[in-house]
Amino acid sequence: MDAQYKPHDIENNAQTFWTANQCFKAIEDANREKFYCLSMFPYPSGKLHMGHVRNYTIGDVVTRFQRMQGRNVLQPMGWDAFGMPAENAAIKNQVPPARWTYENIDYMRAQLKALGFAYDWDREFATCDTEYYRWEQWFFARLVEKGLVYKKMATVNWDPVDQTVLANEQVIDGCGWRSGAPVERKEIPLWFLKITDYADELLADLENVEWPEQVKTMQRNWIGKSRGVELAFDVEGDEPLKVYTTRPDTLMGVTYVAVAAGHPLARKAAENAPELAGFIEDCAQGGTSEAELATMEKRGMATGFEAVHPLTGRRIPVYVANFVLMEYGTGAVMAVPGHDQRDWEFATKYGLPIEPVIADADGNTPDLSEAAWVEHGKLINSGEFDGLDFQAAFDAIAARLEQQGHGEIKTNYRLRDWGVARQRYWGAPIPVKYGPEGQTVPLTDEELPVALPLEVTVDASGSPLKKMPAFSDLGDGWTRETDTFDTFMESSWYYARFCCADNHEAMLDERANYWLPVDLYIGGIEHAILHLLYARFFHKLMRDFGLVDSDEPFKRLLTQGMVIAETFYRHEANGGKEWFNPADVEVERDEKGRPLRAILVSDGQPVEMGGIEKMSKSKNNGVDPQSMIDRFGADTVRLFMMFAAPPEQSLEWSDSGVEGANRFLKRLWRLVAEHLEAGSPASLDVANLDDAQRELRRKTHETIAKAGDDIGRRTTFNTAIAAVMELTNAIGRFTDTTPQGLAVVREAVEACVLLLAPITPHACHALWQELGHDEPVIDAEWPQVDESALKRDSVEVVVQVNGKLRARIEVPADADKAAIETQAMAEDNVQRHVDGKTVRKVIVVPGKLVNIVAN
RNA sequence: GCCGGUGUGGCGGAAUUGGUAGACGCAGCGGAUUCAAAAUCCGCCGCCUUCACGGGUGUGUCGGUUCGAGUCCGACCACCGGCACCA
Repeated sequence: MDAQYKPHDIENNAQTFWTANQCFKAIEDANREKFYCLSMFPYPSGKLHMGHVRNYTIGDVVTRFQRMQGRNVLQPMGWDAFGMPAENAAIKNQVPPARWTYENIDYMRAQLKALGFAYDWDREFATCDTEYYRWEQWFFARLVEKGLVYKKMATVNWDPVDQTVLANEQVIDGCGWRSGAPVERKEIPLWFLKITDYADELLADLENVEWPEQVKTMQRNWIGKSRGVELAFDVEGDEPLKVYTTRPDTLMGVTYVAVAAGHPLARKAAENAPELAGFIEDCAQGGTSEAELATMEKRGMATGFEAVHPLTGRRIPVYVANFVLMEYGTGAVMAVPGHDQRDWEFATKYGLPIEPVIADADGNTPDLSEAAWVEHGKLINSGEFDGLDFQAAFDAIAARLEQQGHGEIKTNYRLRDWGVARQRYWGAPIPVKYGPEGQTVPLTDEELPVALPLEVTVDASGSPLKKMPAFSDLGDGWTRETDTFDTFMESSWYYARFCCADNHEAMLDERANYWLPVDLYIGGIEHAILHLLYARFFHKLMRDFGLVDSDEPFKRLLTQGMVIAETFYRHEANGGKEWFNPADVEVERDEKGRPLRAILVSDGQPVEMGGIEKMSKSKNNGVDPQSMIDRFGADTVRLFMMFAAPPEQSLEWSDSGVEGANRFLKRLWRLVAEHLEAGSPASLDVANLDDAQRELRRKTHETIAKAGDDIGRRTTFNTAIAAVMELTNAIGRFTDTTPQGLAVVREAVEACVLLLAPITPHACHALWQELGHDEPVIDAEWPQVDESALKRDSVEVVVQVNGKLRARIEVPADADKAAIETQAMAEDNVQRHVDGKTVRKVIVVPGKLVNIVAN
């Protein structure tokens, strides 16, 4: 064989073979155990970034591993193709979003192919294909029929200059990103899906998925099920004011109530109060994100109305507050400044009374001079409820309110219904029409699909669809909805469509039930809540329409970390920073390898090191996967990505790390070449090996066991690779070229090739052939562990004195505790450390360690 | 602000169930090979101390549990992800 590793020839050959033989075409087969491995599909932004390469390499490794385990595997790929970047590119370059998107897809598809991923390309689609989103429109009409869709007013970010709705991302420091004008909160009618109808099931079914605990916790908290009391404060001259609280035990400490600026009571109060009207107008300033609302300055103003405390009859003021929002709960809150920190700060600011009604377990009244006391405790200053603990007070006060007709126990959710309407062009049209008498009618099956017109002019001022009568005007006074779907709609069911992407008669067919649920879903941790929750919800909707028969879409979930890299910059005259790509910078180091300073190669002048950050355009620290593939080949890039960190952690890009991965592949290649040069191995005679042969064989089988466990169960690909590296190092040190020695090496070398085959498939494809196998390595079986090869005659045991390591001893593998202890005590260095002390205790962990406790 | 996570040599990381801290790789240093360089191969490599054997110390900080803590508990610090119209 060619002693030189030539990645580009090798990769071309392997890829040509796979394509010509349709190796990765997935065919349903009820007699075989299936494995559906899916990576989150990419947004076609232009070219692949390292995050994609990492995500898809992980998926490919698992897919190829499962195939070697004998499973019938499906690994599809497609494009999450609707979204804002296409519109932004259209504004910038006057390219229609469709053309921009499909050109990007073509480029990125070629990149994925160059990386050798084992996709069934026959199932590929883009969500902007009419053939895809038509089924989403069809399904939406079914949801309307079932009453799971409704329209209501909702708050959006409004750019008063561009006269357009802004995404949260487009609001920078409270201003529109193009106009720079202060953003306002505006209410417009929008379409919603009733995800809250499924809140309980979405919460309960988290128990039935094999997901990281942290992701399940985040989803639980997001759904936010709470048990509380909904109660009403009577208001003189107006409707009773409804509020919800999880702390009815603090009810006697309510000293005011607060309503949203948009609350009817606030509007009424403002009618003859210009100052209050001005304040309410001010409350519309700023964006809608929860982070912004939570961190903004809390402000309020009295309405002049008074509410009546339902139990004491006491009159308390009603305030308008900017942090209370109309669409969360009832748009009003009761305030207990003694036992809620936000209420405390508000009361302190506006001079409202702060009254303690909860004492600690010993009955001590809390000090409320610096902060609220928010723990549960015993009630005080609460009349007949004094002395009750949280639970008793909750029950007693809830019962009293109920008895008086002023309230009832209620389960609440933090989860809000899903607003799916966007005032944008590049999305799936919402299939609804409006009649001359104000009718709202979902489109019939015959009227579907509503195809998005592709020839458009996009500018920054609102949705182009609104300005296209050919699209929106249906004649006779009928108009079409011009809002499009949230792109989370498309990504909520694509995994199911992959099962039967060629079906033009139905959204899904019986093949979906063969493949689903997805056995392993892989993607960024940033999707832990929204995408994954919406997809779970959509799956349950499809189940309730009989389209799928499983309860959950993704059985197992792997959340990968980000790809990060060093940043370099120089200060600019205008106070900004100019960022330089790591490829153009050289780092100088001291004699210990510590970085001293960085130099821009082009001008030889120093640049600042800005720390390690997520690869991004803004910091110019992205490393182009393509240039790495061109230089080293796909296998090197794949190997580095899998070796540099476990998949859930962030991965720091390192050029020299990539070179190291490349070096390893060259070494592996040479190892096989030299082995084949060395002569013909005998057939392996396991019963007659010498010590060195037995040792290498043990290492081989230890490595097989570890790599299989690491890849299959733990998904720690980095440690699997490290184990194979250890094995190749051991093979390199093994110099026995007798026929029996070569037989042991042959077994070890073949193990290396098989264990690496999922990670570096091209090189292993070629090496497997060189080793004389006719079947391709993708169809080879994962090697079996020979348990008898793992046996040891003796083991090393460490000896500690008072927990400190003092000696190592070699003991027979079957030695009992007493024998181990005797041998440990006999060690010189052990004797030295117990000398003059009394041995109090000896702990023996067989096969591991001895700890002698002496003082 | 709220929810979730992370923190180990010069660097990426390993230590899977409370039992040898630093596997594997990168960088660095020393050597071999070479006319020379690249490539390759061999050796060293947490910190302090010692000629050496060895000793001390060390997993963000402070404290606790334990024969034994990177791992468990409490408090704190720093950084990262998400917060419903980025995908």
